[in-house]
Amino acid sequence: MKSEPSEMSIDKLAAMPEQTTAWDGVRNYQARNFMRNQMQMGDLVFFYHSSCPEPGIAGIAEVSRLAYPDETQFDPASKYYDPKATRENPRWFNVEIRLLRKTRLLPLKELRSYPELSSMRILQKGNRLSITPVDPSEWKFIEAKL
DNA sequence: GCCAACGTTGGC
DNA sequence: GCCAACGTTGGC
Repeated sequence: MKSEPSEMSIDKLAAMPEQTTAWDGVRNYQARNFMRNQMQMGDLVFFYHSSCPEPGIAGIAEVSRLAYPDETQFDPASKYYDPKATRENPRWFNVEIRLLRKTRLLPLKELRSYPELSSMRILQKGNRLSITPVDPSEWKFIEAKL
């Protein structure tokens, strides 16, 4: 799961109560569907820093709450407000994640250097999805490098 | 700041 | 349903 450190960094997450945060503000249907339809309690997550001087994996988290309607879509004051969403018919959902451990920063550049990871979704050209599934084999490989 | 690669919107 | 225009993402 990608996050801009200025929005939610690994250190900010570590400072949250229960080291937990709602993954709200996602406004992409594919990413929403991953959260709403696929993610289960306890699923493991690489926490990735994007759009920053050193993009890369910064920690490991887990899904601590199943997807539920994203509150920010109902809030006119929020930058994530969606006038087309209603409580009866919400459009956007979010899970919550809890930090398990901060890791060394594993830079994007290093991820790209491993042939074993060449088919990873996040490394494909033009990939902009903020949430992507990770193959178990890719997970094991990366975890061993952290 | 640039720009490639998408995703969304809306007129037709 | 098509597709041009526009907006966004995110690495560099």
